[in-house]
This record gives sequence, structure tokens and C-alpha cells, in this order.
Amino acid sequence: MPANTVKLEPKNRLSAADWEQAALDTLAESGLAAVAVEALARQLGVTKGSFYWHFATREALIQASLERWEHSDEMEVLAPIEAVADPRERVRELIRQVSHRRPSHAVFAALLKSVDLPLIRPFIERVSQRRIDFVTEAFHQAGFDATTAANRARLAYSAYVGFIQLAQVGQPRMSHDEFEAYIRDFIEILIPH
Amino acid sequence: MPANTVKLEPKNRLSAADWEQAALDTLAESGLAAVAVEALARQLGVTKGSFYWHFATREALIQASLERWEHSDEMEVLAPIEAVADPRERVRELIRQVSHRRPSHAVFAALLKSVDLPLIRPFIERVSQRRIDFVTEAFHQAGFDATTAANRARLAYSAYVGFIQLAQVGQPRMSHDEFEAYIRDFIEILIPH
DNA sequence: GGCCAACCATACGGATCAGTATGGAGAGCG
DNA sequence: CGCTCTCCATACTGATCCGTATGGTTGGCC
Repeated sequence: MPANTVKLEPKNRLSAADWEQAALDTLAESGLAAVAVEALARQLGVTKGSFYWHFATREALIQASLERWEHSDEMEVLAPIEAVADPRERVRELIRQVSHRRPSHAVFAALLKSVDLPLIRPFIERVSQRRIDFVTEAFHQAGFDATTAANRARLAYSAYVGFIQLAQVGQPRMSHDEFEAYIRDFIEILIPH
Repeated sequence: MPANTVKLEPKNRLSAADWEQAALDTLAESGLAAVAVEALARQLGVTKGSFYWHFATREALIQASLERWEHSDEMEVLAPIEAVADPRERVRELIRQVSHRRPSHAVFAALLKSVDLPLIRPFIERVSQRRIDFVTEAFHQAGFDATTAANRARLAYSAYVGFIQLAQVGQPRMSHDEFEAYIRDFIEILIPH
């Protein structure tokens, strides 16, 4: 057998990053309450003893996981769209992007439900502020005055937040085509030609 | 002393309705997790023994409380506005109403966070469906075709849901005047003249 | 005035979960 | 070979909370 097994054998021997990823997965799937040390341990095939070696406390895990999520979220969503020159088209592209990439929103939707916790709140505040500022800036560049741009951004972001909440209820019971039509109307209403 | 003390002495001796009201209050203030029997008992100055005489289980209390809330919500919000003849003005009035009466939304916002629970989900579904249908109907009467009316209603309701979520974060950090201006823009965008 | 039913206290059982204490296996290195 | 550091298992404590069992108190009613 070849020696030099640098990073093989992902079977046993976990790292902190493994725990963080598992935490984000179950957070997205089952909510913050499901991010429990013993549950994650079972899910990873180990016991609590492993966890408390990598992290001091449950909150430390959540904190680290969310910092990871916040960073990747910013890099993967907003950053690529900043390149779009025309501000109107930039917002349109943003709407299309977020409307066609569900998995990332699951974490945000889960966090939204635990926003009353002091541990979670700052994350919601920061990412929301960044996103609203992003859209506000685009609307401003598109010719709207400051307050109108801000209000339109607020409306757009509120509609986004509300939608991902209602989507879990299956409330806007729409087919794929109906959803696409909704997105088109969404854009049409918020970004007049 | 006059006999005939029909309903005096509200000090001791609770009724099921008292528990339901207390449940709704703490639900609105501290979320569903805070609706715990022992906590409510302390809050009401009694012990668990009292609770389990009035209700079989914690879920029974929540169920009863939410049925009470759902009924009063429907009566106090949508019903009075149905009288407004002009559909455009009806939606405008609805928006003004809900934007100026906070306390009732607290229960809905709290429920939204626990929508994954099978006990809560039906309530969210029913009230959301009713509200969306209400607005859709108004937009339809205002001259929009069926799908456009539905999409505008979805957008309006999503924006509402998202706003009450973000409001708790203090995210749309607005003064009173800014809020009023936002509502005006909200109406202006959704209901073109 | 005594009985009955509504209402509540006390005390316990059982489940869940965060965190601690402690010891053991396993790889690398001298 | 043996030591040590990393990583994990086992076992326990303590807190919280739902639900049960049971007995006590109070008000109305015959």
C-alpha cells in the first residue's frame, strides 16, 4: 500500500469543518433546534465526546457555522452580480438568481425563525443590511431618488423574505410555469421600464 | 354584603379562556417555546395542577388558543373592510389597517416561526389562503386579469409577511415618518392609479 | 349542614439535552 | 519501543419540561 495518506480516509477522524458543515445541513433541513450535539454526533457516527473536543460549546459551533455560511453567501450571490453594469439589469439578474437557487435560502429561512436569539440576530441583521443596501444602491443608480430607492429595496427584500417563508407552507401553490410568471410580474412591478 | 356575586372576584379560580388568553399573550411576546404549562402557571399564579384540569395536554391549549385567535383575526381585520365598495380603495384601506395595528401581527409572526410543526401549519395555511384570496379578488375586481391579480396579491402578501419578520430585527430602521412614507410607496407601487 | 363537583397544590416519573470527567485507542516521532 | 498528543467513547450530573397520581380546598345546592 502506498504510504503518504495525506487527506484520505475521510471515514473516521473528523475535523471542526465537518461539524460545521453538518450543522449547516441540519439547520437548513430541520431548523436550529435540530442542531443538537448528540443528534449531530449520531448523524456523524460518533459521540458527544468528539464534539466537545472540537468545540467548547454548542453556541460556539453555531457561531462558527454561521460565519462560514455568511461568508460563502456573500461571495456566491452578491459578488458575481456586482459586475453587471446596468443597475436595472443588475436587480433583474439578482431576482432571477435568487429565485432559481433554492438550497442556500434554506439556511436563511431557518435563521429567520430564530431571530429572537441573541446569537442569531446579528447574522440576520448583517446579511439583510448588505442585501438591502445592494438593491437600494442599484435603484438609486437607476434614477430613483434616495428615499424611493430605499423603499423599493425594502419592498423587494421584504417580498423575498416573505416568499421563502410562505414557500415552506406551500402557500403560493404554484406550478413551475406559474412561478416563472410570478417572477416576471415581480420584476415588472418593481422595476418599471 | 350583597349576595349575587355573579362574576366578581377574578382573582382566583381560572377558566379555560384565561389560559388561552395567557397562551396567546406569551406566544406573541416570547414565541411558541415560551408557551409552556409550568411557565404559564407561574405567570397566572397557580401550578400545573390547575392547567391539567382545564386541558388534557399542552397541544390542546395551543389548538384552542389558535382557533380563538384565528376567529377574532378574521372578524376584526378582513370583515370590516369588505364593506369598502371600490376594490382599489379596499386594498389601500387593508394595507393602512394592518400597517397601523401591530399587536395582532405578533401572534402571526410567532406562528410563522413554528410553521414546520404539524400543529401550527394548518393555521398559517388557512389564514394566508384567506388573505391572499381576499386581495386577489380585489385586484381582479379592479380590472387586472386573473393571473396578474394573483401575482400582485402574492407579492403584496409576501411583502407583508417579510416585513413583520424584518421588523423584529429592527432591520428597516425607520422613523415613524419614514414608515408612513414607505406605506405610501408600498401602495403606490402595488396599486397603480 | 352535609355532599358533590369544580378547581388547584404537591409530588413524582420519565424523557431530553447541554456540559463534565475520565479513560482509552491510534498515529507519529524520538 | 515507548511516549505523547490527537481524537473519541463511556458514564455521569443537572436542568428543564410534559404528563400523571393523588389529595386537599372551596363554593353552590339539596
